[in-house]
Amino acid sequence: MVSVGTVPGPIQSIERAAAMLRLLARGSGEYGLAEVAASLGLPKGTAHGILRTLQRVAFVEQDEETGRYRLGAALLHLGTSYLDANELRSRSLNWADALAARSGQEVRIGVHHDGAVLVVHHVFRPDDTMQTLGIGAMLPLHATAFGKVLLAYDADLSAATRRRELTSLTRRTIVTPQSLERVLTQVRAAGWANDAEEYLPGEASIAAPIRAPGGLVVGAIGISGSVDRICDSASRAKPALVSQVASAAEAISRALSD
Amino acid sequence: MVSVGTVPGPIQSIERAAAMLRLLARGSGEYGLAEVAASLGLPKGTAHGILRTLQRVAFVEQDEETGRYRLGAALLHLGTSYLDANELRSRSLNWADALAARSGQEVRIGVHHDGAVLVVHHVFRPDDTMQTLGIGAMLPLHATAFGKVLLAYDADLSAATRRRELTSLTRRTIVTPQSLERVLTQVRAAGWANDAEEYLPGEASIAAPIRAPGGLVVGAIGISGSVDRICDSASRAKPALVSQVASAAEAISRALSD
DNA sequence: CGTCACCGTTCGACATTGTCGACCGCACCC
DNA sequence: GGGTGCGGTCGACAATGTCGAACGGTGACG
Repeated sequence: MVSVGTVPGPIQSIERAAAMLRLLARGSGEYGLAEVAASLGLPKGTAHGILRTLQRVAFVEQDEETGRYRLGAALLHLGTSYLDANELRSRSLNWADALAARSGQEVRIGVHHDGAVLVVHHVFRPDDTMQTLGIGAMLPLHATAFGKVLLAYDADLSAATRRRELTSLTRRTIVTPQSLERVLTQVRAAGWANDAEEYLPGEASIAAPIRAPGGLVVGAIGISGSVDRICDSASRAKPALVSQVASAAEAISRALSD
Repeated sequence: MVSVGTVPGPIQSIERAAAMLRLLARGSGEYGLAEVAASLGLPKGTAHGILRTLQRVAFVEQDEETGRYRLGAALLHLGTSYLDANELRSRSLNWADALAARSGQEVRIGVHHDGAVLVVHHVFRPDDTMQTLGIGAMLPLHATAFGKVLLAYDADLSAATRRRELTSLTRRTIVTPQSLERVLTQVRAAGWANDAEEYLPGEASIAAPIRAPGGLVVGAIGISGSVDRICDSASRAKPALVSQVASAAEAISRALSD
């Protein structure tokens, strides 16, 4: 955005660099210079200058054989440092472990980031099955219990989400703004949210809000597992599990007040 | 670096932004504007412009109450995306899980990044004890088995490390360049490295090199645990464990050739 | 209660830098 | 052999990022 003289707006080259990193975080994760330039609507010379600098600070790496670019190692350290400094997460660790032990399910904690749920903590199911690390994953708002909790207590986010097209992920995904609003009303009444095969077939979740002092919802904690373990035969969340999740959320909320 | 006309060097504002993010990854993880400016030798107006832009792209957050800055949520997603695209890690996952099951110890995979070992994969010990996620952590090169492996097969890195002061972390840490060089010669001869209470008191590790096609060492895989489980009474690595680590490293190296 | 110091923030002049078109060598394909 | 598209370089110059000066706010101190 340009006007007479410089408007004290954002620094263009930093915004472009950030857009480049976000691009490289998508899809195959590996792009040629021409693809990066085309995707961002930049001349190749411009894109190359930015990539060269990002490479120099290790935010980007270039494959020596193919010349294609991908995200660099420095970002892992920064991402982890963000986690380490995340107070919500650090104050939730013990409660999350306890919830996993008690419920026998995997536990995650998520916050709102960029129109999705960003997982900031993940405790594996307490069994020997092979599991993949969920930290850093982005989950859809409308199709997960975590997302419904965040939507229920954020009017702006909720309005923005309803304006956007709700993607159908399974045959049970909520895809109309009206249905979503009805469900969010129920979430606010109940104080917790559930999803049953709306995000992944065969899988269900229960989540509850984590509140900062003053009541603002800053995140959600929840459990996930196979639908027959989380829900009864009518796809309703099992009351015992709901109670455990709600207790953990309340305990974390109290911990944030100290 | 400035000369007549613009030298096709790095873009200053992107380098400054990266330095700012690295600063925020250190220490308390939270800095005021004046501290950031002072730390990087920049005028406050300059630092503010960069922080405002980093905040706008969610790479930085500002505490509403104190006005202090910290790393932002977008970095977690980028860090995780780097991991997801990391071929060394994706090809190592199964072998790492198998090594943890077989050895009964925690397993990590590390690569060289910015003069340290960056942990790109971590499998918890197969037991119920509370453990903290090691992915993204930076480990010292001279005081860990992982680091010694990386140093042993990288002459430039080794020379650079010996020029730097070797920090004493425990009373067993190697602190002279001569001792380090002697140890690295042994590592090359043996094909694996060991540390015994050189990094953390009471803890030991064994690591072996992961090689890309052509033989270049691109990472190290290793186990860690209490020193009495990893070593015999003379602080020597137990041969059965060494064999397991070496086998896993060789298997991963072969997987990288496919 | 008034003063002081330092904070984060804003603004605009202007010097410097980042932009980007033109061109390059290379690799691949027909 | 010619055509196409790649990553990359270079330098003119327009646009931007820099940064000094000033601001209001806040907390500490006497």
